[in-house]
Amino acid sequence: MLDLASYPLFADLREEQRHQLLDQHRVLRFMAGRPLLHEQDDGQGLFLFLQGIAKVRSIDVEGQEVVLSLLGPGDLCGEMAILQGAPRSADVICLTDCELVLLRAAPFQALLHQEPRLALALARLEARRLQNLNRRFVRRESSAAARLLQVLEDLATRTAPEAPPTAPIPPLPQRELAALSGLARETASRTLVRLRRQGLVEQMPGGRLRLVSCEQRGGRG
Amino acid sequence: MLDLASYPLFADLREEQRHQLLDQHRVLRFMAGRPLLHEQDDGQGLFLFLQGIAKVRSIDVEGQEVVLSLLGPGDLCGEMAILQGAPRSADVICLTDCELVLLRAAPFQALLHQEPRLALALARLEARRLQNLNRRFVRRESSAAARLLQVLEDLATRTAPEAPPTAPIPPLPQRELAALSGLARETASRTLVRLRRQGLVEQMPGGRLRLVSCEQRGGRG
DNA sequence: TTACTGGTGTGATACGAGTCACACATGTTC
DNA sequence: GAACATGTGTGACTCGTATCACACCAGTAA
Repeated sequence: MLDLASYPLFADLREEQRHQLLDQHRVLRFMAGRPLLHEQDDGQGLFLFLQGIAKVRSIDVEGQEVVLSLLGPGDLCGEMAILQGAPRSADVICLTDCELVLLRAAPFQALLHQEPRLALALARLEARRLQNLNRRFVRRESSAAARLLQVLEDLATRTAPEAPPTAPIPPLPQRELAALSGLARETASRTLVRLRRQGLVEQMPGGRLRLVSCEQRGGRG
Repeated sequence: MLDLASYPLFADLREEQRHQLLDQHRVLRFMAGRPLLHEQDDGQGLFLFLQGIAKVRSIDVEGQEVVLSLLGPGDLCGEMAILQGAPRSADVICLTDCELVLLRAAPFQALLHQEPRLALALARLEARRLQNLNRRFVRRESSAAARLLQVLEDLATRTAPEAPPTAPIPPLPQRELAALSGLARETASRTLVRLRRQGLVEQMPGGRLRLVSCEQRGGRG
C-alpha cells in the first residue's frame, strides 16, 4: 500500500490528512521518452515520482531544448501550476521508465489552505529547488567537462537518492547527455572520451557510465 | 507609517497579524555598493525592500562573481535562511542606495507555523522566483547581446515595478553591467555600442540607459 | 548477402567571447 | 599645472565550443 509518510513533503501531516490527499489517486507508468506534461497544459493534478528519472525542459526561441532540472524518486511535479493557478510552464519527459502517483489537485489545494505544515513544507521544497538551481547557475559558466560531470552526478543521485554519486547511471544515448548538459552531441562525445582517459568516468557493462572520483568537479578541468 | 498590506506577500493576512510581524522592526538605509548579508551569516532577520536595487551573488570556485538575481522594491530577502534553518547561501549587495525594513525572524517564523496564508504566500513567492530563474536559464545560452538586454530589462522592471521595461535605468558602470550579465567588461562595452547603433538601447542624460524596443529579445541578435 | 537505421568517434573549420594591451576622456588631489 | 584614479572604447590575439562532414560499428529487415 502506498504510504506518503515516507516522503518529506508529507511527513509532518496527520495520517488522516495523508489519506485525504490520496483520494482517487492513481499509480501510473510511463515509458522512457514519453512526456508527462505539456507546456500550456491545464495543470489538473500533481505527480509524485516513485521510480525513474525525468527531465524538465523548455524550448527556447531558436527551437533548442533547454533542460531545467531532473526529477527522481520522491520528487514532486506539477505543484507550480497549482501554486500559481497558471498553466504548466515546461515539459516533463521521462528519461527512463517511470512509475508515479497522480494526486488530485482539489484535495491538495484544500489542505494547502488549511494546514500550515503542508504549505510550509511546499515552501521549503521550492526554496530547496531554488538553491539547487542557484548552485547550478554558479557552475554553469564552467567548461564542457565540468558541466557533463555535474549532469552525471545529478543523474546518479536522482537514480539512487541515498547512494553515493558514484552509483552507476542508467544508459542514455550521448544525444541525451548532451541535451542535459547543454552541449553539442559531438562535444559530449569528445568530453566523455577525455574523462574516461582521465579515469574520472568508467564504462560499465551494458553501456552504463559510472563516476569514479568526485574531486575537482566544478572547476575548468 | 509602514503598511505591509500593500505587499502581496502579506496582503492576505489579518491586520493584527501584520502588526505582529512589524514588532521591533527597523527601517534601514544602505549606500550603493554596501553588502546586506554575507555568506555564512546566521540569518537572524528578514529584509523587505522599499527602495533601491540589489544583486544576489555568489563567488565560484575560480573567485569569479556570479550574479544569481536582482532584488527591487517589494522583494523579500533572507527568507531562505529562515525556511531552511541553514546559514545564508549568498551575498546581497546594493547596486543603488537602498531603503529597507528589517523584520525580526521570531514572529515571522511563529506566524509561518500558524497561518497557512503566510506559508502559502511564501511558497508562491519561491515558486515565482524559481520560474524567473528557469526563464533566465532558457535565455542564458544565447548571445552576449541577448544576455545584456535581459539584464537591462530586469533592472528597469526592478527599478519601477509597475512601469514598462522601457523605463530609464539607474546609471551603473560597465563593470557592473558586465558582472550582472556574466560577460567580460570589454564585451559589455562592445555589445552596448552595437545595441545603441541598432537603436535598441538609448543613452539618456546622466549616463542612464533606456531600452527602446522590446522585440527580438532572447535571440542571437 | 545488401540496405538501412541509430549510436558513436573524430577531423577540419567557423565563430564568439575572453584576454591583453592601449588610447582617450573624465574627475580629483596636491 | 602634473599626477593619479576611474570609466570607456577598440584593436589583436587566444581558446573553447558549435558546426559540418564523414567513417565505423552494431542490430535488424528485406
